[in-house]
Amino acid sequence: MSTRKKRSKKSRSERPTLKDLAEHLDLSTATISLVLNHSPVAAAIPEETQQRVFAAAREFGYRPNYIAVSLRSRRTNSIGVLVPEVSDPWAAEIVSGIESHLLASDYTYLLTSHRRSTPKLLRDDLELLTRRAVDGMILVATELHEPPLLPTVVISGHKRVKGLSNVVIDHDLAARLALAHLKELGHRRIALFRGQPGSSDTEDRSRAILAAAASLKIEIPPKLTLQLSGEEGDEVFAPNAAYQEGYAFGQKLLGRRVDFTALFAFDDASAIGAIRAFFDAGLRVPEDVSVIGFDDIQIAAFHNPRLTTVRQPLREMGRIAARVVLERINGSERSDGSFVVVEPELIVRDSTGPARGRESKKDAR
Amino acid sequence: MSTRKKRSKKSRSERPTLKDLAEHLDLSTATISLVLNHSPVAAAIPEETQQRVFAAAREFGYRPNYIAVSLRSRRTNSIGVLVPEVSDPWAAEIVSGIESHLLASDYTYLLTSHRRSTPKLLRDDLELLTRRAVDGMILVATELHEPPLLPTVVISGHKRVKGLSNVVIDHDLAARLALAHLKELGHRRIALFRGQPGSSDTEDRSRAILAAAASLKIEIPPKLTLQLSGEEGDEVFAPNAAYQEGYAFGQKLLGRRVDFTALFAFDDASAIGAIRAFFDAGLRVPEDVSVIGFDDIQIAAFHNPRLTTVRQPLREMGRIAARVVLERINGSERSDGSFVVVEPELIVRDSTGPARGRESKKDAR
DNA sequence: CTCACGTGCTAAATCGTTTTAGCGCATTTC
DNA sequence: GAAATGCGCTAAAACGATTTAGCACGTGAG
Repeated sequence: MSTRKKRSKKSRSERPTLKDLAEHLDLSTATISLVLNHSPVAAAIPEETQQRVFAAAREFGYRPNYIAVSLRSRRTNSIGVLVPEVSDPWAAEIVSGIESHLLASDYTYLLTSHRRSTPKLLRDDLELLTRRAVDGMILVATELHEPPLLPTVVISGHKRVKGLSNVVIDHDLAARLALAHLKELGHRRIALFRGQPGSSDTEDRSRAILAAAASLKIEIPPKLTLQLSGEEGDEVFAPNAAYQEGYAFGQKLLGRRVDFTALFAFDDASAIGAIRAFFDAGLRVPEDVSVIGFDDIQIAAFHNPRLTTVRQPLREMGRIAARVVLERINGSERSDGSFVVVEPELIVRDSTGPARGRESKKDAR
Repeated sequence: MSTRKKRSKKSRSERPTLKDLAEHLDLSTATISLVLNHSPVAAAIPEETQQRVFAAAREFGYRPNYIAVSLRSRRTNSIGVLVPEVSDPWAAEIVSGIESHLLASDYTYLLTSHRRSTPKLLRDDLELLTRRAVDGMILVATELHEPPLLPTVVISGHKRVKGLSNVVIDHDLAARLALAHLKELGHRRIALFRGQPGSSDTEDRSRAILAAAASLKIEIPPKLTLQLSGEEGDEVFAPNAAYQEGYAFGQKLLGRRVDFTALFAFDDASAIGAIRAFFDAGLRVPEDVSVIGFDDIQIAAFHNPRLTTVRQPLREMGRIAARVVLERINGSERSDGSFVVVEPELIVRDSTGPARGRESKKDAR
């Protein structure tokens, strides 16, 4: 019985509290807290006492209770992160970037996926994070229509909303890079996948692409423009359906029986799905159809054919968003409502090639 | 000035507290808390008062402060989730499964990646989560060597540690399925990628595969067995290096100049990387080499060639782990130290085919 | 008339910190 | 000798909820 460790009263393996230390050292909790936090007030406390405090804290393995600290300080050192779907490789890379910056800054994050649900459910997600008392939020490819209550950064949003910081790619440059590349290869009639209606990149990117096409005199006819999952129109977003969707729309595109020599997909996932659909229809990529993606997710360099794509620095964008949201939380108010624009980069690999001679595509099988 | 909303004192948009409600209703905070939480004690409180309380709560948009509740109740309704790397598609699918169950149960989760760091740093990760006062933990492919302090579930661990629940695949069945398939196709000399030394699946899976090979009379010679990143030996884990590693080891395998007709990769990512290495060396898959993966991550069905693989129900495993950890937290103590074994499934696609005739591989280019 | 019980609440402790105001004593300053 | 200053600390009030013990009043029973 008496062979028990010290602190006989609370025999269970509960972590020691300030009060425990205080009793043991015969000091008040105030003193200990002051010393441990290196408060300026503690300057008046003699070195010897301070050492006693530190020694006891070490001996007892004292760790301040995070919840109590949060209650007092009204900060949780946590950020809410909302993505369309965690298992989407595109989102996962952004999250990885967010994570690396946050953890290095002693913040944690709560992750939730809205699965591209209705605006109403989106509000529930925000509400959830707010209730959990996050200090700020990062929204990935998610539109917000009113000013946020907390410091918030949107990655790949496009609406200018008051009080919202943004991290976006330069869509105009991206469009020009991709289309100039295709034009140089001789492509003139190009099919286009627009993004899902719920995805906030959709509008900006499409607009930029059509503008660039016009200025480069490249045709992107409406009959060759498909809106991913827009036309089927149901709201349920099966997790990880990105490739599947590209596949379905690749088939749909072929079904239109309108000639094209290249496809500018909305992202790498839909590009890869479409390539599979083309293969299954007996078409070769890039010999019969060139395909260019967007994002440069990890698989792009290993797919077969290796995917030509417009690279977004996803991890970097995540890191930037994390940095900005922390800046806003910690008072450098300047970044309010700012736009950080990152540069895309054209990565030419094997899924694009010279346009085949005219009129040989239909039933190349 | 007087046109301000009600609650004139705290003019800022702070959320109302119980005290605010109490003042407004001229009741004590105790009463309101009792009513709002449908405490049995509140049975004595007349219907009319209760209605007043509910009405006021609704009108003020009252939400209990999560931090305060947590401090009092000593629960945070949050789970710590530790994965090797968020952006690994394999981990991301598991996380997606975990998430769907947790959010549906009104729990949130803190996600951290250990990036396959040293055991020492792993302790830091656990320490971080513990400090953040999670109610339980889910460890993905991460070995724990001592009994955990909190309810903990490991996915794809293999050590039997007291107090730890486990969700694992039936490795023996998995090995038999894969090797029987290869044998049927005529493969007799098979190369093998073992997992990274830090990955807890490595040992069990290798053992199962060698056992199955022996019983099926298939040769897996040491010269054809490579341990991913084990031999290079550095500890730093570049985010998302999974494909890259498969590529490097695919090259390494070819460099050994030992004949083989099939590769059993450690996972789909390393399979895809190796396929690319084979292509780059002028080999065709499956005509020259068959490749079988493990996991069935989303890309597997869309890769070219479509990947034959041993499917793990990743999302399901995540959901199970979440369910088990919540059960343990909420007192159904039975699941302590349990093993949940899930079944693998062989998915035959296009990356495996009949073994080519003997002695034609070397420099098939 | 006294006691018991039911009704409708509330006071106060508690969770574990942080932080401000200030106490009691000793020493220095003029 | 009085006033000021410095030293080394602490009391106590927050932060915002939950929960136990019990108060005050009214009614009915014996």
